[in-house]
Amino acid sequence: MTDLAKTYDPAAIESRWYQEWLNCGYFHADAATPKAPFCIVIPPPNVTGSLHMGHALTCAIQDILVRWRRMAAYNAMWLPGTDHAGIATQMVVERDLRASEGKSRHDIGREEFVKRIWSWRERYGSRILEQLKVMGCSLDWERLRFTMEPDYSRAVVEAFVRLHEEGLIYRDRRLINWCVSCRTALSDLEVEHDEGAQGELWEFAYPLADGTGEVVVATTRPETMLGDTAVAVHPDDPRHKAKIGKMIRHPFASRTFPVIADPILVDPKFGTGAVKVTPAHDPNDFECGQRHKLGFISIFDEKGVVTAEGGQFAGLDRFEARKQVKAKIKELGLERGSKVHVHAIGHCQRCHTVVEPMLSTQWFVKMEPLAKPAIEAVEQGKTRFVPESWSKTYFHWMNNIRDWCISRQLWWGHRIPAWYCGSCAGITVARTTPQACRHCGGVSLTQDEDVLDTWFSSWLWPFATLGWPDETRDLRTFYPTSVMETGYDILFFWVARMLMAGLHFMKKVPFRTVYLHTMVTDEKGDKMSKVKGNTIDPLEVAQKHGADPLRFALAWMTTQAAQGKNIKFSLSQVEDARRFANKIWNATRFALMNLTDYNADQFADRTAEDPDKVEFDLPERWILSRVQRASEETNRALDDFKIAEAAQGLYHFIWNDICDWYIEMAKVRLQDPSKAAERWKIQGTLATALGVAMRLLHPFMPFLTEEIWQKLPKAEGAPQSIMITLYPIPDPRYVDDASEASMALVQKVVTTIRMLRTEKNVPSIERPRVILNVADDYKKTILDGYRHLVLEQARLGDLLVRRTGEAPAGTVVTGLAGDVEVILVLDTPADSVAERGKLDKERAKLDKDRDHLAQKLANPQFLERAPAAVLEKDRARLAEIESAIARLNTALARLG
RNA sequence: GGGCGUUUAACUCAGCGGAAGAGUGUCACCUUCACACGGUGGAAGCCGCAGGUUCAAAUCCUGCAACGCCCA
Repeated sequence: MTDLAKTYDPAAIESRWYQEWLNCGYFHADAATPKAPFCIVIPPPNVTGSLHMGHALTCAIQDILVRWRRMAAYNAMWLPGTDHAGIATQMVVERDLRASEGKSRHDIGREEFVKRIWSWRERYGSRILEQLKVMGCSLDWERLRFTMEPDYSRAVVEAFVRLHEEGLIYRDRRLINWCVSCRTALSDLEVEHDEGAQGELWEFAYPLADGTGEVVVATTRPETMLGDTAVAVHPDDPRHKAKIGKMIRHPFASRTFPVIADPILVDPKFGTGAVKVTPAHDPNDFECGQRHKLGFISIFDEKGVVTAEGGQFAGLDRFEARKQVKAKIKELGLERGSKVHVHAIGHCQRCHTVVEPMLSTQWFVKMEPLAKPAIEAVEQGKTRFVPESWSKTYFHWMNNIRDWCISRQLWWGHRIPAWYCGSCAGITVARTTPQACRHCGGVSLTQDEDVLDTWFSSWLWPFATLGWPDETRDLRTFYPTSVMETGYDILFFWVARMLMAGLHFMKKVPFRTVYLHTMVTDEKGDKMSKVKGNTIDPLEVAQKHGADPLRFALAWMTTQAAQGKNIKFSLSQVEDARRFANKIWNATRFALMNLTDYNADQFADRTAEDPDKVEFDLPERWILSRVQRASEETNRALDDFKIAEAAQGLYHFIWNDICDWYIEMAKVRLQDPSKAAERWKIQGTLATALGVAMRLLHPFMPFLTEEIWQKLPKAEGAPQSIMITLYPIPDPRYVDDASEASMALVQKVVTTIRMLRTEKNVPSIERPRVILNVADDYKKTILDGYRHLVLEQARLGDLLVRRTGEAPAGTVVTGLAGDVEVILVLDTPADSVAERGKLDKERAKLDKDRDHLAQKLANPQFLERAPAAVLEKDRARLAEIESAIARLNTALARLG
């Protein structure tokens, strides 16, 4: 007997292997080995994060790729790490501080607050890393990195200083996105536009200063009229042409401003054709203001509260200001109307507060010069996207790229390495704290209070983690990395920027392939969110069903899905994967029960030289050939990043080929004393097929396959772990087309007999007689030769294979396996009407197929233009159909 | 407004020029000594609609419809 439990229990096996692998150092890559490198740097999860289904997906895919390449003799290295997630982390610790001590970060000061974040990170920051271990991720922990650690910070400063020296980083007063809740500037990408928000398009009149009338403007933001410095109309608009150049008297502020003509800003078909211009609070108005040299009046402070510029409305929150401005305008009799208006409003990605466009002095990266080489690199195929269609999205964004606002008004992050001079107001940018002002030599220097956007550190990830700016061994060995695997949602945030940074600082692309996966949603296709309560915790799933089934389920769903499509995750798929694991578990139990007297070394010796000399029986030749196909197909699928195809192919190979057919055929012969001389061949084949299957499956289900592989008998000198075995590649000596064809015929005949049995309710215990009328000598040879297989698998008492002949007296039912006529002899009377009906139906179908094919083959154009292989195939098909029809006619005639 | 993409069995999705596929579900039968987290077999599709290209179209092209995503 075996020591395997009757049922697969993931908890029992998943707990022990990870530590074992770690102890053996299998995850660590030596940069000095001569093997070809294969490197993935993990998309660093937020240090505040906890593993969600998106992480589970991405790490499952990456671990599959890395484990596969490692077994395929690459020097595989998967680098782990986290990023400091500026805003998110600061918010978490701030909330903590308020809850525990009732203090704000300002109460305790910057230095103390940053200290608190570090200690918070010490306590909770490694949580997500531990969770990756539960998933079985084969990460090289000796290379763990964090974006805020000293070495990494040095890289960030270096990048900033170099870009500044090159004139690619500049400081400017421009309109930026401001979050009044986070109190920081944001980049364009950090602003989310929710489609189709219902708003109001409100109309009011600006009176002309000369008293000759008014201009009616339409706006979604009435409160910004406090900062208006012009009204724009289209130069060709007959409604407004006469007013161009006239002045408007502001109803509240004691100032006047002009009506200007601006064909860029104004769409005469929209609203009233006249647009109020607030250059300090709208991006389009800002540009208009620059074109026309208008005034820029900032009416909000950093909290979104109206400033003194707002006169009587000063001190009001922006939304309250809107109400009161509207009321006041109405009171003055200037309100002109209101319409429902659908438009997109920008929200802060982090806190979802409505973003306020504000005039502010910030640091920017000039993107166009960086984008150009990154566009060319993808055009030239130096980096390719999988699925390929993402390159279009990439090009579109890169060709319309805008400068990147990188300064953030936070305390947690890389402080901007710029110092302001107290004497001359000059700016000194330096790698280390400067002693004196570069411009005037003054010593009264103050460092910029702001920190850098977190993405400004993570765009350096593929090389900063490997030691840049130093020229380290790791950098030489592993850069460019092989694959960047991540979600398409950070294509612009991260992937595109890494390409730019990599090319700029390293002069080489950061990765050869970008594999973008889709988002995981719940089974209805809704985004998982804590607010909605539809999240599924991967750790709970792993605990309940196993990390292996979870990984396999995710792999099964990882098709190269199109844009706009999601992975709809449901637990039932994990349960399916668990059943698969249980199937494997039990196939192994069967094998071990029958391998107690098996000698793996002997099998290895006898097959080493020439498998043909072993004279395997058909089931062995067949399954060993199928093993080669499975190896070939799995390697090819993984090579093409077709994760689902690889997983599904292995599922079918193991379940259908090994379990349904091979084990069933092995069973009888293993118990047959007359086959004792053959026993070792069957045992060796069973152990081989299972062993190869486990190695092929290992990247997908690392724990289960290790457990099983350890239990299978192995020849002496086998590696200590499945992790360090070679990934199977097809061995041409075992590829056997003839055996696969023979087996296919046997399977088809067996299936047809089983169908007839089911149809006539022949109990499984009964052993009826079957006669096969076959169309040619080839088939007769095969079916006669392997009659024992048909007898066993179809549970027959007797089998007669012949070219032709009369049916025996008594009741028979007929079926067709291709053009093999299958006659099942019954000892009970059968319903001849039903039998005739069935055969008639079958013949009608065959007649239709024959007519269709015959017509096709009679078409001279088809004969002339179709390739020879297609013609041959169709002719063979027609011949078989005609032969089958002849068989059916005989059977029908027999029925009278 | 601009772009990308999807529409195939009840559900989820492969296939993307040469006989319509998988998993789940469903129906019938089966506790056969690896597994009922199982076995055997069945039913189930105008491959969104309309044109076109081709000897041949689910697959390529055009238009239409519905849905999804991204950018502004």
